Amino acid sequence: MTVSNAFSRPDQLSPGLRRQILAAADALSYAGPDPAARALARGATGAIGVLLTDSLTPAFTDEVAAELLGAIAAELAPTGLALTLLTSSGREDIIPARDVAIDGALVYSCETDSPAVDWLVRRRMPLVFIDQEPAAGSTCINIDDRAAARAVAQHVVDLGHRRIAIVTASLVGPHGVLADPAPTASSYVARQRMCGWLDALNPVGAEAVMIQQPYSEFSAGFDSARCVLDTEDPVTAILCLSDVMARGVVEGAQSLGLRVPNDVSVAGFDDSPVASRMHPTLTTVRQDVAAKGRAAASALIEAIARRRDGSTPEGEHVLLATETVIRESTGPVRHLAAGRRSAR
Amino acid sequence: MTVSNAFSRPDQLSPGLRRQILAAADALSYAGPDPAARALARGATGAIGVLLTDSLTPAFTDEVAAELLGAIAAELAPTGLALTLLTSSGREDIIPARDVAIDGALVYSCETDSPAVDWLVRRRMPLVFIDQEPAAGSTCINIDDRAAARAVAQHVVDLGHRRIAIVTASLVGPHGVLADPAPTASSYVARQRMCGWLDALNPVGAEAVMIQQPYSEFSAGFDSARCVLDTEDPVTAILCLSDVMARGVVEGAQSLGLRVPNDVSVAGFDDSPVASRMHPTLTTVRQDVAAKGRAAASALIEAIARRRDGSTPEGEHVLLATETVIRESTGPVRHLAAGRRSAR
DNA sequence: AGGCGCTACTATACCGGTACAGATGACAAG
DNA sequence: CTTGTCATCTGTACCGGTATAGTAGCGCCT
Repeated sequence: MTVSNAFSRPDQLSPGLRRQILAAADALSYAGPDPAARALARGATGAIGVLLTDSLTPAFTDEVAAELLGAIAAELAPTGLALTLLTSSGREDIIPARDVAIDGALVYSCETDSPAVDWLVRRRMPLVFIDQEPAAGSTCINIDDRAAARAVAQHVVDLGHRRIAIVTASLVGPHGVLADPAPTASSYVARQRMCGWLDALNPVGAEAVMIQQPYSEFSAGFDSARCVLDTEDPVTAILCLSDVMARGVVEGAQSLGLRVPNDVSVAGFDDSPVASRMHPTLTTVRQDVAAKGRAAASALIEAIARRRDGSTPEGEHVLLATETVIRESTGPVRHLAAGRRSAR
Repeated sequence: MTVSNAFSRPDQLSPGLRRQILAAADALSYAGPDPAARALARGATGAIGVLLTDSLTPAFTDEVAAELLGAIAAELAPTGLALTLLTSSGREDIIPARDVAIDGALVYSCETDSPAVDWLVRRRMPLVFIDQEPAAGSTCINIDDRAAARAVAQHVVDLGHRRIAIVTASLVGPHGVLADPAPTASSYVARQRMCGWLDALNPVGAEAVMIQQPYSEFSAGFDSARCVLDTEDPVTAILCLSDVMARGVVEGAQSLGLRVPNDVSVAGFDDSPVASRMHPTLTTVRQDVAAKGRAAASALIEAIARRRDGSTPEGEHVLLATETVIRESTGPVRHLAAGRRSAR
């Protein structure tokens, strides 16, 4: 016990004895308390988890996810908590969400019914959900995806567009052009945004061409654009689930010899760095991803602290602000000049 | 014990009893073995650490680091090991490298004498060093930074350049233009590359203007370029520690009204995505960062397995291949036209 | 002198599992 | 009927710490 105190609670013994113990430890090359044993005895591990549904690679590749994780890490730094990346994939017999010791977890943009989420819930650990369907009793950090999508779609509608493609992504479910534009995406955020876009299109009777891709990536946008633009009856505007898909759409359109926004307007979502880097600059919905990360991290830290004091684990639903950012990629609808269909 | 077996070793009991136990556990809402207790009893945690010296944010922001981490994560996925991000910063009393339970760790691009590294070493856990000074007995994954730097510098020398700036980065040590071009950077990689560049410049008597910045980032390159180009006697080529700094250098030069490579040649390092994305495309040194990550991860996995069997922890030094990639940003030296100094 | 409060140190009882050896019982072989 | 073997199940002893409630020693006040 005195050794334990020497390492973990210096105020509990005299400096002399402490020095003596530390010296002896050094001589025996004892590296200090074993973290696993300490975690068991104290009931705290010093690490919090982040659950990301599929492979971890997109967490680093995708600019939006990277910014979120960076902000979380920054918020965590002063607390000394480490960040453990959990995946739901992997083997049957090893499920990080069930088997790794953590004090709490952030759940980011997972399928709602993911087994990994179930495990975390079953473990009754403090959780904060980011971009997930808000459930009663749990702490959730979201933006008003539906209203934000409605606003950017309204901007496009106001420019006169009446035949509009919507490019979304969902790991499961049908892919390609959807016959029925009902929102069926597997992620809550994607469903909400689809609802929002339709909220603006439906009242004016604008036609929605819904394309669903498995992943939200450049090539998905590129292919989608070629699919809805290289026809007898092309759309005049395209709304995208993400900026990176929007960039794909823009380049796909350009590859057909079309100009953005003269021939087709394009809007993205998130206002990631790529939105202002590309040419033309992208009309999109700005959300403060870093603030979202900070809010989630601090909510989790607080929940863990509350858990320690044994207070009530009251859930809170936070909705962060968004803003429609109008840049160069959207413009007024232009009726087709005769013969333009020579493209491609 | 039987309960433990029911959860962890199904082959040790009859399916009937197992079902019964699992049902009872469910009724009592028992979520399965406590990971902390299991870690203590088994001596394995199911997580491995990655030590990144400073704040975690650059790990996500920097494209090279992100690619490395992504590759590590991908290599780890099939093993079911989680990835815990460790920082050396934080508080005095909580040091993740000492306090978080992990089975082994990767050390990436840290200051050699970082206390966090010391803690990991003291804990005698399996370690793999990436881009660190190779030490006997430890496993290290590196590229031949010195030879690679020499090669790209030789390319620039062969183009006729004789007055060349070197833009490097080091958290500690003097910043700005260094009077003495001796390599003093705090990171092993930076020191090696500086040696390599000088290896090519010195034999032909080329003059090196060494600029050291605290961080390897865009603005560092931008400022450095303006510093060595906006003078009576500008350099004709600039070698950079990283591609992102090189991009800063290019834009810094352009902001002075100079053209790359006509007025000044620029070379980077790493061949990160930005190198081929920028205009002009960047001459640089290609290294396969993903392969480096995979090699490190698999070496660590193997080391952990060996540790379990009690075999010898033999260290191995891996050197991965590099290749000089010549693109648009370097060109033959051009002697100044009279009156060009009107720039800026 | 006795009681009190304080600091410095220590004994005990867990934390929640797992490894391993042992116990039990059924069934086949001798 | 005894003995051996095997599949199941269980008892015991850790894993390496920490919280908590002590105990000892000592100066101080009445």
